[in-house]
Amino acid sequence: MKDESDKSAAAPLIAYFQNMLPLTEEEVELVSSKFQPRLYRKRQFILQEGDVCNVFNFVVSGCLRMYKIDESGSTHIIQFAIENWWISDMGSFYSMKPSEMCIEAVEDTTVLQIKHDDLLELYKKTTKLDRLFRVLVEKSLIGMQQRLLQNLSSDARVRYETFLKQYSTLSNRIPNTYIASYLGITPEFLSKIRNERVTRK
Amino acid sequence: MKDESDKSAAAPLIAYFQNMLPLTEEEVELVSSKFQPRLYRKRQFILQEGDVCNVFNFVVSGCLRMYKIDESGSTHIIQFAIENWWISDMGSFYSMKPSEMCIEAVEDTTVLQIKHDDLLELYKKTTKLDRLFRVLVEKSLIGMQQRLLQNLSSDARVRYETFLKQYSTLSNRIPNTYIASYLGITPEFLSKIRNERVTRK
DNA sequence: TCTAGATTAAGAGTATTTCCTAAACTATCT
DNA sequence: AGATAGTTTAGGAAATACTCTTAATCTAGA
Repeated sequence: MKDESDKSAAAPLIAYFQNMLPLTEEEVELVSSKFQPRLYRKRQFILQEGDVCNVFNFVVSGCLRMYKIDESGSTHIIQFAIENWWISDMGSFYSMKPSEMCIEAVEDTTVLQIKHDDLLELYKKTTKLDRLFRVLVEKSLIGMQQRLLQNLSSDARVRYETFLKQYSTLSNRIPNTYIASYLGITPEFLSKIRNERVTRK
Repeated sequence: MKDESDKSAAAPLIAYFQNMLPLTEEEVELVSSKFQPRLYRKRQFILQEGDVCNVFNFVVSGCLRMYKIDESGSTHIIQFAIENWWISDMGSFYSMKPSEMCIEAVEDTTVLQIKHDDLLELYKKTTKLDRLFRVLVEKSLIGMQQRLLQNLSSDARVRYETFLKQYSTLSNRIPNTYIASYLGITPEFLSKIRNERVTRK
């Protein structure tokens, strides 16, 4: 009974994987058994600064943000994760050292989580998982590189435009303070940019 | 004869892999046969803007830089690659679309290259390669995330200090103009920062 | 309904950084 | 060895991109 509900809970993840690479019946079983569904309410923490990030998260629905608070107290959002995105502090996850980051629910969010050791076990049991994770980490890396390039070469106005295009579904779901923190500017300045945009048109 | 010289050329790469994950005799053979050594002279291009990045590069010795030239003509260095680092425009490599980036030799540099199709073949033949590449892409991603965080939260002075720590071997091997471009500032401003550092001590 | 947080606004201020010019130095090429 | 091109340092003026502060309005949660 419990087994079956778990399996159906993992359906979005299985669909996501099948779309990349067909899985056998056993692999579906295996993956379904290791990923645990979990609901986080808005503002709940998936990871808190100082803790080891010992799970890898796949977002089924909702939205998470990963950020760091610097010495002067301002927060910097590194990544949002919405439906079908992965999020975790990989540095902490693989080194098993305490994280400097927080991961927090922006909305009520359902994730499928796998523990560090269980993931290693999966890697051992079926190398298909190595491939799947290779591909998805590659995708993350490509995205991260794009973002870095943006930050190096564009001012806040351009970065905001890009954000709106890239996260069109997200931009009216989350507070502007978060967007400001993602772009690396103050909320007040973002407000000015937004005002400019409106009056220009 | 040719075979044997190739095999020994791939030795640094094999050592690198063995250090992550033991390889069988056949796997060593296989990998050695697919990676081609190549020497680039200082200022030669490994990848030019507009071309598809169809090789993955492992740096045996020397130094490469990957950068983009923006609309206003300024260059932004995304990554340096020295001994035992990987470099390629993964976006272009996997999508087979023309790259917006350049990869160029900063010094005379020896690389071991694998062509796109050969890498896919390796992935097919031995899933150990999936794992090896998963791990090395993970490392790249962690590094990239660190860098992004730096750029979001620190000014040029701090970024320069971090660069010096992180790339201590590199900082006196390459022109300061490159470092400036990596940090996202003008060479003149970098010179000012350097001057400040000296007089402060 | 109350309270806290989010958004907009507006003006002053500042720091970081660029731009320009120029001179000194260094490496490269013939 | 000498010429040439690129690199580094320097200094001052200037711009811009952004922050800080205050405050009023609006919004959403308890």
